Amino acid sequence: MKHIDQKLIPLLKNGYCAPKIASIAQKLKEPSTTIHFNLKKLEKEGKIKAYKAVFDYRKIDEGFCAFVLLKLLPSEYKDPEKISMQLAKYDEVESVDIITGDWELILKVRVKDQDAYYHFIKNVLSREGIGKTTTLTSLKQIKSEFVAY
Amino acid sequence: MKHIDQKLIPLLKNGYCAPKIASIAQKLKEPSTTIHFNLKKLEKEGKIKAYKAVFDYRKIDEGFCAFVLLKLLPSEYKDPEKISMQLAKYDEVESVDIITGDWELILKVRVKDQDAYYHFIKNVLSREGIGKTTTLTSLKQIKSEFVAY
DNA sequence: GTTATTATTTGAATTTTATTCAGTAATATA
DNA sequence: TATATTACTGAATAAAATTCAAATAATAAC
Repeated sequence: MKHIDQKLIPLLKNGYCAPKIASIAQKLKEPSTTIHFNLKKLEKEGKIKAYKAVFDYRKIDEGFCAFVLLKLLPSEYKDPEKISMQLAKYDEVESVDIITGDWELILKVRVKDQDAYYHFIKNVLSREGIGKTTTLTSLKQIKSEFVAY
Repeated sequence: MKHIDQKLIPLLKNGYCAPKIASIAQKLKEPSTTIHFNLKKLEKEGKIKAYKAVFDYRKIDEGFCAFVLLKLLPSEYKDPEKISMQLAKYDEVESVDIITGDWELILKVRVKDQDAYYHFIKNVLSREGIGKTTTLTSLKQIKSEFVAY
């Protein structure tokens, strides 16, 4: 047993997939070469960023999901993108947005459980110019990444 | 001109893709049949829900993104899943989560522009047992669906 | 409107890839 | 240890993607 599962998941999380040209061609009733041409164009224009898998996160040991609302320290006000890009590097972080309103940033975070989340908060969100954080824990995901559960 | 682009995007948004077994096999230095076997297993177990494309939403006329915090009316308190599943049906809705804290639900919504968002709020979020809504407009997306910009 | 230029579409041939299946190895069970 | 179950893998086959040249359609230039 080689535990290939655990090597596949990180690869499929942000790539190593491709469009099924033949299926699309059949669905749209167009020649597959036409579909191929149009897909390459979309990719070249940068409209398509990646092909990836969507998981049932409960089943792959990433059942804990939370939205984190962040207030930045005044020192970071002038350049919120810098800290955002640092946070974006973490695999646990599904999304980072700079937002309007009472907070400056919202993160979507996925980890194994509450313990792992505490660890993440403690190590990542305590440093780097972050002021107050408000966590909205997801009790149940009804839809994620456009895919319904 | 057949405007195939606009037919491809909705298809690729939640399917019509597949893992690149040969590339994965090369990356992990395993036989492609072994990768094939393990992928089928992950799919059968329901751990993989879909293979899909991730877009640069600014480039495909879906540049407006917002998080919506929802308070439900007391009548919906007993069954927040019902209304969540109704909201999940909309293509504009990337995610729906039932959460802890001062709100009951959080949505991630993608539309063309502020006008389209107003239209969405007006038509979808005014009815169906929803009390107060708070919108957090995304000024800039740094990372989305695990893919960095 | 006509022509030139560019972009898009498409079929046929080729290359690459996924899939099937039978057999082997590894692990778990009795 | 014997037996059953699960996981892995190579060889053959089937299916798909890609390349390329040519045709068509759209757009720009005159």
